[in-house]
Amino acid sequence: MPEGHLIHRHAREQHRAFAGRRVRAASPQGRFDARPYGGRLVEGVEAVGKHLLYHFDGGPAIHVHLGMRGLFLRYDDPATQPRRGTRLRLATDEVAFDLIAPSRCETMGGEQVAALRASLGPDPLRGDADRGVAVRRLAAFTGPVGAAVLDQGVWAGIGNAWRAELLFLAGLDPDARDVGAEAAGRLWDVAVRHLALGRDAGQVVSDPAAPDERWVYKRETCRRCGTAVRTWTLAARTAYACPLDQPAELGRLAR
DNA sequence: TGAGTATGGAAAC
DNA sequence: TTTCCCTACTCAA
Repeated sequence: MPEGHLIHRHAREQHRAFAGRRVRAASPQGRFDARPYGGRLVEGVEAVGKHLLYHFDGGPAIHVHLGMRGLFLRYDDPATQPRRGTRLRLATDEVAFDLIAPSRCETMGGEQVAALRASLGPDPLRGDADRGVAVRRLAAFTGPVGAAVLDQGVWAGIGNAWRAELLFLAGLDPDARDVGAEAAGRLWDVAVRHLALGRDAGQVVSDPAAPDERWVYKRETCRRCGTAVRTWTLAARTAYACPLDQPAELGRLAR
């Protein structure tokens, strides 16, 4: 379930495990040439939106994108045999992380890394995110706000579950257009706060008082008011919204 | 046990 | 618009 909050969680965990250390690197599956990275010193592991970057001393980075099905397995005994199909194993003497079924795992030089960063909008989980840029990009988007937040060039790291819950929390109809700077700022603040909770908890947290519950995502009825949740396709993914709590006309006035 | 679906995204048609 | 990622979960049979 890899939206941005989980990618940041992986980055933090693996940064702690690898930063400042030399790693063993292998691709049991054979689809990634890991040999150049064996014995290399890891400078750091970071997340940018849904992308992971492993930075090495004196060499290109590794770029990983989990896609929809990718996952990491952690082994506190690094002697554990990797499962077949492991794209990449990075290990120290203490721990191994195995990468399974990513949509991307590739070597990436400095110019490509810069291009990747430039292609992405502000990431609510990064300390260097610029709120003003985030508000301007969302407000400037021509199209429904529910498409804007999934566009990684507008904001980076939001996926379909967060789209549903964040727009609910901001009282915005996903179909609303031209929501304005005020609503954009409110939505950004909701994203910053809740994605951080989600990163720390390891799951989508849209109600801190009930971290396992959702307001509308994959629900039949709104958890707040009981109204039937509306579902439709928006930007090639299923949108979920409460017609009462996310009114079509009053989105910019809500709250 | 098998089918359908999914929290992404880009390449292939 | 469809397809592919050595996936996981849920539900039906």
